[in-house]
Amino acid sequence: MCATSIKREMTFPAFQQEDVKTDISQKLPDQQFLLFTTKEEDLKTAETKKTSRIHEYEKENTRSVCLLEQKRKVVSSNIDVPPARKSPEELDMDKVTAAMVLTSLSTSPLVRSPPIRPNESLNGSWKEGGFVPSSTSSSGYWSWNAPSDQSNPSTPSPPLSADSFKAFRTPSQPDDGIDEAETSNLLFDEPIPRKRKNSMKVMFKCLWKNCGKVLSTAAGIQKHIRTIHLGRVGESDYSDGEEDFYYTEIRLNTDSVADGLSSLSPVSPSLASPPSFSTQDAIRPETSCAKTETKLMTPLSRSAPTNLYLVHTDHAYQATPPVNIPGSTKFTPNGSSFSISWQSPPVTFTGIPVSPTHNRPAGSGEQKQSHTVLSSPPRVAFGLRKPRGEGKKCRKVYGMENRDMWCTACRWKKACQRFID
DNA sequence: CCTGCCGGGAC
DNA sequence: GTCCCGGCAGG
Repeated sequence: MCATSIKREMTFPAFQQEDVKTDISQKLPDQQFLLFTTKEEDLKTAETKKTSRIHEYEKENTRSVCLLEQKRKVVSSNIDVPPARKSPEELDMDKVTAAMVLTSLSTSPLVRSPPIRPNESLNGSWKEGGFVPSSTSSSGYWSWNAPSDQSNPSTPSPPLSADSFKAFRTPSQPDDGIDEAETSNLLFDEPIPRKRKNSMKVMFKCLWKNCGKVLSTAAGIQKHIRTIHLGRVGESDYSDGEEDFYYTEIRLNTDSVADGLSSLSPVSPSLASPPSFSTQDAIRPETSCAKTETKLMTPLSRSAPTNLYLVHTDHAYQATPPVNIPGSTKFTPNGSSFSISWQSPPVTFTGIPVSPTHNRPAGSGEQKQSHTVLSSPPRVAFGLRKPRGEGKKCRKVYGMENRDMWCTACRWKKACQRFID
């Protein structure tokens, strides 16, 4: 036993001289013991073996470091930390952090406010949301934010940012993300987010008097008007655009479609297509006719409901005489603006008088039908104050002193019946 | 201002 | 329906 211990003491320094780590030497007690009991040539062999074991261990250690390094890389790709600055002691912490990030991302997909802009992110790590660490795809959780979809990673400055949208908004608008996107769509003619589009349904309502038919397609309503109201049965395919004036586009919120359909009035406040004569919808651009109407609107028409019939000026004065209208007419002093009582509430028509024909017998006058006319089917006929007779009348002929010789009309200050022009 | 006549009120 | 008149517009 003594000899053995001596030889052992002699052997250990030899290992230390080879600059082998202590823990390695401690790992080989059996081999060392074996070395004591072998011959000198065996000792050499054993030493070679040990060296190879050491190399093997070092290799294994290196591999383990490599594994750790790889894990760290994966983690750093998710949490965006410069790899070079990480010390090995922080690797475990990174793993924990990465796990937390991944858990957070997988449970809450709607991350709306990343602290950095897409083009500022490092290697796109954040933008990719950690799901596809090395991908260059531009699809990430940004897709929930409509305007941000526009931003192309390759573009230094996206053409439209959320801030640029807000610049166009009025202060009264609610700060709602959905409305913001919709506003941008209105302003820039972009597709409306599907989510909102589905909630609005566009219908087309016939404005023909006492009709109010609602169809889902413009072609359908046009055909309806052509065939039913305009009597163009044989030319149902042909459209000269006149039907456009007899229907309007209405937008229905599908959340309340039932209510909207059941309570549709001849002109809904939600009318949405020119030429519409609703003056309530100030958002929509108006046609020139509508502008004129609004501009010259009298208090009467302003207070009237929206069931209006807009008549173009060059049409209103070339129709049947007012005496044939089954309603009452009221002419204003200047004769260029008058209201009419029909089945609908009073409406004000404005325009510049043209050559009047209302003094002719009913039906003899030409009834020019303008395409810019909006009227109810019973062709409203209007008269204009007839031109004063050129010839002499009773008053002029007989004089004021012979008033009893006048014709009755003249005595009554009506149109002379004796000396008719 | 004169004249023609519309709209409307009174009866 | 008859009678009358205020008031507008053209000349």
